[in-house]
Amino acid sequence: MRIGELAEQTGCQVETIRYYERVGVLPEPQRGQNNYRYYGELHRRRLQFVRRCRDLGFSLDEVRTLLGMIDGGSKSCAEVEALARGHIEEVRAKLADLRKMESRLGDLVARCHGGNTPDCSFLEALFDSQPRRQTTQQ
Amino acid sequence: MRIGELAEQTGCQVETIRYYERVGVLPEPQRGQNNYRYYGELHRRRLQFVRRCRDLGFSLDEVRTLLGMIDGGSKSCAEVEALARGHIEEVRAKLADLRKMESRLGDLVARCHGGNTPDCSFLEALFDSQPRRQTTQQ
DNA sequence: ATAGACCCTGTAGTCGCTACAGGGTCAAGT
DNA sequence: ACTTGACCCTGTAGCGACTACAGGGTCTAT
Repeated sequence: MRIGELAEQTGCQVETIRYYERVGVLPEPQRGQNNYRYYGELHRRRLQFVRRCRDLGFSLDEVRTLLGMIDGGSKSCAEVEALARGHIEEVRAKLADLRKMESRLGDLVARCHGGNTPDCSFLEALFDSQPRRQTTQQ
Repeated sequence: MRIGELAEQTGCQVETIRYYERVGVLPEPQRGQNNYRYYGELHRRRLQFVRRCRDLGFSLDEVRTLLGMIDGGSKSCAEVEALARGHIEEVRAKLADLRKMESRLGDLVARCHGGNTPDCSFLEALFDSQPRRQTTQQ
């Protein structure tokens, strides 16, 4: 199949497929006399693997490592598991960061009185380092 | 104060400060005869505001908008609140994505038997589109 | 013969920094 | 007076993972 069909089947953009080839996560396919790329089932499976890894948040570098394990024959479960567990830790760290953001943002927005007044406690809270100021203390 | 001191006081790198100036979230400071940048309190407060916004996940574009509201006098609470609420929605969407990732990753890693065997159900699950295969059905 | 859909390469843009290279300035010490 | 070292300057290129062209070639149908 040509690149357009592969793109359609995998939900990936044509440019992305060419990009993946360039950075070495997809092998170079056969070319026709017209210089078009022609792909087979193996390419489709591999691209889908890459997409799934990406959806799980793995970096292309990690994907390359996973593919290397597969191709190199050394796809020992233990190695893969270690990589995956490391990745889960990163995801959890990001989750923790985002949760903090969300709660802080929630606090700040809760202060909004919603009016059209020219002062805004949201902005003030971000400007002043110490939460209570002179005017507040009075 | 010079850029190095400002950097130290705000926990921001020198290059980042110059970058913020270039992209228009920090105003150009006065220059000395030596062409050094010299900053005052207002700069420090503004930079700190930018940093806090960034820590809350606002993009530099959103920060520019917030600063525009402040400077333009139209810092009506309602506008700011709308921007902030929109941002919270983005954060929540990212949180939902990451939670899905985490749970999916957890499921996949749970299948790992931890051994050093050359087959790995983690990888197989990512390769095969349909969760149950011939071998599994038997 | 031509229109339109597809394909090709190569390059530049995105975001938010970060990291140089290659130079200037300034204060302290010798 | 000279040197050392810390600081400052500009300008450019790099990161990751794409995305978006420009400027061309190819194929199929009419």
